[in-house]
Amino acid sequence: MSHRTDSVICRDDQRVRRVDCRHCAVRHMMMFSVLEAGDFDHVLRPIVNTVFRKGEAIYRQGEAGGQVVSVRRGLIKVVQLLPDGEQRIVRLLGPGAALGLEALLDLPYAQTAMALADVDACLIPAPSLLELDRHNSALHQRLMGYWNAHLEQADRVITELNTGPLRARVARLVLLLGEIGAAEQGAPSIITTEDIASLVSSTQESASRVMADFRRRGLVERLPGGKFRYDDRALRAEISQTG
Amino acid sequence: MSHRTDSVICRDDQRVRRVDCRHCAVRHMMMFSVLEAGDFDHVLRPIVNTVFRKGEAIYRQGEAGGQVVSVRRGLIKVVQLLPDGEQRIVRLLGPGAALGLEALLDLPYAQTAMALADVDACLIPAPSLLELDRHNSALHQRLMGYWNAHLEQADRVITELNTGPLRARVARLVLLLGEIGAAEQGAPSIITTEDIASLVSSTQESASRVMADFRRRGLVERLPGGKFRYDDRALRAEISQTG
DNA sequence: CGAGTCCTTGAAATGGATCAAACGCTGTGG
DNA sequence: CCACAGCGTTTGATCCATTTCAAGGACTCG
Repeated sequence: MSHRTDSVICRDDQRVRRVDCRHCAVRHMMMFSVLEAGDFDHVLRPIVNTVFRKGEAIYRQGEAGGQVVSVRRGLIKVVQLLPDGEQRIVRLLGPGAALGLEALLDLPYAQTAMALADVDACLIPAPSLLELDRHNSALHQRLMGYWNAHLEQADRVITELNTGPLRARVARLVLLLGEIGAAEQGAPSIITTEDIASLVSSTQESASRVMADFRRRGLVERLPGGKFRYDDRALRAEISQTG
Repeated sequence: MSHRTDSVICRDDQRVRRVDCRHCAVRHMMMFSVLEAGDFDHVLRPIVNTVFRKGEAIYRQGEAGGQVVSVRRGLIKVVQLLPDGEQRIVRLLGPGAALGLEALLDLPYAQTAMALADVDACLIPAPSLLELDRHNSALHQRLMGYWNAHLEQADRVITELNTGPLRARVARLVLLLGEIGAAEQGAPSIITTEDIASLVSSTQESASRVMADFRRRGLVERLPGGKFRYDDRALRAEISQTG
C-alpha cells in the first residue's frame, strides 16, 4: 500500500482519488450504507478510492498499513506466506467484502492481498473508521458483520475446499467462484490452476487435470476476457456422487 | 444450551451460578479484565458460570442461544455439520477464548461447540455484552480482538493442519494442542484419533498410525488422566524434514 | 463378565504426487 | 510480420502416501 497522500492524487494511469461516500454507486452493499450524511463529518482522515490491476498487491503480510479495504468490484486472494516459503490462499473475497480488519486493532496485516481481477476498492484509514464506529452503533454492528463474514469464508475454505476427494473440492471451488462473481456483471473470473491448487490443497497438476476433465465434460466453459460459465446442476451432482 | 433461568440454579451436580466478575480468579486473561467496578452496573441480564463435562455440548449449530461463551478452563472443539452428515472440526479453543460471537449479531450458532475436556465457562447474554460494549471502548477493542483470534485460529487450521504431508500436519496439531493447553495446569489433553482425523482431514486409521508411530519413537507420550507430553524439538524436526 | 467404544494393525487398492516434457498463448523485438 | 521468450497449462508414466476394508485388541462401564 506504500505511500499515499491525503489529497487527490494520480498514480500511473490509475485513478486514485478522494471519495464522496454519500454518492457511491454501490453504496447499498458497502460498509457505509448505514451512515447518515452528517456522520461523515467525523472522518478524521480521508477515504481514498483506488483501482488495482490484476496481479497487483493491495497490501502485504507484515505491513502496518493502518487501512481497511472495502471492495467495490473485482476479486481478491488473501495469501499467507508459510515458514517454508510456500504460499497458501486462505480466502477469496469479492464485491461487498472488507479486508485488512486487523488494522482496526493496530496490527500489521496477517496476509498479503492480491487482485485476481481488476479491483476497485476504497481504502479507509483505521482511525477514521474507529471514530465513525464509536459514534454510530449501526456501523458498529456492521463492522462485526464483516468480522463474521471473514470467519464464514475461512470456515468454508476448511469445510468445502479441504474436505473430501479432489474432484468434489474443485467443484465446490467453482461454485464458490460463481457465488463471489455473481455480483460482477457477466460471468465469474477464471483463476490460475496454481491458485486452484493452493485453495484445495493439491498440486497444480492435479488441479489442472480435474479442471480439464470438467471442461471436456462441459461442466465448465471458458469465456473470452478471463471469464467462465459453469453448469451448476452438474457440478453439484459431481460433489454428491463423489462424497 | 437449552433452558436456563436468570437466577442461581443447580443442574445435576454441575454448579451453575451467577457470578461476580470483579473477583474472577482468572480475570486477567478474560474478557472483562478491561472493565472497572462500576461498569458492571450496566449488565442487563446476569452472567452465569457453568461447568461442562467432557463430551457435553456447550451449544449446538442452528440454535439461537443468544449467549457468548468465555472459556476459563478446558478444551473445546467447534464442529461444523456438513450436508452429507459428516462432521468437520473447524477450531480448537482453550482458556481465554470467547466463542459463539455470532450471538452478538443475533445469528444462530454457526457450529456446535463440545467440551473435549471438562470446561469451566461463563455464559454472557449478548444484550448484556452489547450494552457493556457500547459504554466501554476498551471492551469494544477487546471484542474485536476476539473476532480476530477466531480468524487466526481458522487460518492456522487451514495453513498448518491442512497443508503438507500427514505426518507434518499431525505434528503441528500436537504442537497446537500444547499451545492451547499451556494455560492448563500440568499437561495438554489428549484428543481422540477421530478428532485428530477431523482436524487434519485424514481418516481415523491414518491418524492413528501416525500417532502410534510418534509414540513409539517417543515424540509423544501418554500420561495418566487423559493428558500427554511431547518432544517439541523432535516434532518440529519432523515437520521441517517432511515439508 | 459382556457390551460398548475407541484404538491398533494388516493387506490390498487407489487417488494424487512427482518427474518430465510438450503445448499454446501473448507480448516483444528484430 | 515472423520468431522467440516467458508463462501458464496440459499430458503421460511412474511411484507412493493414504484410503479402504477387515479384523483383532484394549479399556471402561454397568
